[in-house]
Amino acid sequence: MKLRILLADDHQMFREALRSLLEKDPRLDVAAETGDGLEVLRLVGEMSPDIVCMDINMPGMNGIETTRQITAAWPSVRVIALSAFSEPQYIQDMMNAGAAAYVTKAAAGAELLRAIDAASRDRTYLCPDATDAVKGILSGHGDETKGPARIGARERQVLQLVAAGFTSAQIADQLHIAASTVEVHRRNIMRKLDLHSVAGLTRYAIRNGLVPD
Amino acid sequence: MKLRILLADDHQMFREALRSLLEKDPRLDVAAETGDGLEVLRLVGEMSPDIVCMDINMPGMNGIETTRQITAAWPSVRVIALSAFSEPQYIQDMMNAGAAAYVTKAAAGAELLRAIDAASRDRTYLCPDATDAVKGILSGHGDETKGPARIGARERQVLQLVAAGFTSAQIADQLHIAASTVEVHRRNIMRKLDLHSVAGLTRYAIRNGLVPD
DNA sequence: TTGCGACTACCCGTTTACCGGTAGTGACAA
DNA sequence: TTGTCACTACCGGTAAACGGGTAGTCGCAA
Repeated sequence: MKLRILLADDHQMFREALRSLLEKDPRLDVAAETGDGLEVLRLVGEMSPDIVCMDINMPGMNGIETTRQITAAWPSVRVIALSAFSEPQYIQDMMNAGAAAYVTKAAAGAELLRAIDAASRDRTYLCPDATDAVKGILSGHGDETKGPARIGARERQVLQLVAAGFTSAQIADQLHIAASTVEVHRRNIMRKLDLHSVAGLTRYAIRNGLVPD
Repeated sequence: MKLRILLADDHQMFREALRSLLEKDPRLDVAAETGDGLEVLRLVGEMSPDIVCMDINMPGMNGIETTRQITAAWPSVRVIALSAFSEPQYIQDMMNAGAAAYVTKAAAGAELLRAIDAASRDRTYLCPDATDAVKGILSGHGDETKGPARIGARERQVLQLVAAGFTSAQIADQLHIAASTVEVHRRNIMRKLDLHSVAGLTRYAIRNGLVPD
């Protein structure tokens, strides 16, 4: 019984190439591929793959939000994050979203096979690049998940508008609250996410699908 | 007589996958691969490949400069730009550097085969994404209103760092220029792109792949 | 040659972001 | 009931962004 794999990446050439690489392994079957986050959800519901190899950058819906929805709706599906980036924030976001493994594109193809093997056995796996990247985090503060769950509804609303490029005064106007209150929300968001600039907030918002990129 | 190909891309997994894809074609032989620009030059001199598939983002030396040096030193070697980006500026830079073809990673694998075929016959080739991207330039060269905003190399560098969350002072330090100069670049970028906030710059940078999202 | 544009650098000023406080309300759970 | 937390609002201060000006050097093209 082959493992049925769904490839999700916005680069068609990478999908085709990776399919060629994976299908050298007779245990694997690349059942489908797509470059759109929304289509990933449709395909997962349609064909119930065993494993989804998920990129973070995708049109329609980004890989983090897509992963969150897959693991919520189809808990038996294993998602392997396959990203060009090894920043701790992405790794953390992806694993919090329910991914079973994280492999960077800078890693060897063998790493992806290890991740697929681990995921198929209900185990988690991080490629060496990823483990190196999170080491600093783990040693620093061993606190709990600091995903989007800790962001309040109002804070999320403010974050959206900040990332959209509005000033505090403009946001206050749109939300019918005082500008000082907007800044409090912004500061609380920054404290919770350990970010310190509008650029960081914007990147976080885009990563988490709060604003269109 | 097989075409001997050198793969240059900073993602090992992509190189391995692409090698697997290309070697399905019996006319092609992936003779070597590397992820470092300087090593590309060494390998080209060492093994004289017929074709180099060249990414733009690489450590050591970026793909544009590497292409420039290859075509200057070994005019018989054909360089095919294989990039994630389809911005006219990159296409123009690569073709000016002497590339024989430009294919985006969003294109189909068949596009790369067409490019290899064209390059081996001393012809140039642009994949559909790339031709679409340059059309905007050609049609709108009566210019003004919303021209594709030609961002200079230094400005692009500053934009990357701004979007990464650095302050002007930090950027000045990294680029070894005055903070005031950094702010001039920032203002010029904002004027050219009609943006007015760090959030807008960050979103633009992410949209265009200048920084990881 | 002249002119243009990119890059460099500094001046000025205003606006906004950023980082500390304090404090009242309502909802909700221990 | 008490405690916690989100949301609301304000105060003050420093740092940075934002927008305008001037000006020198350099390479490149008309």
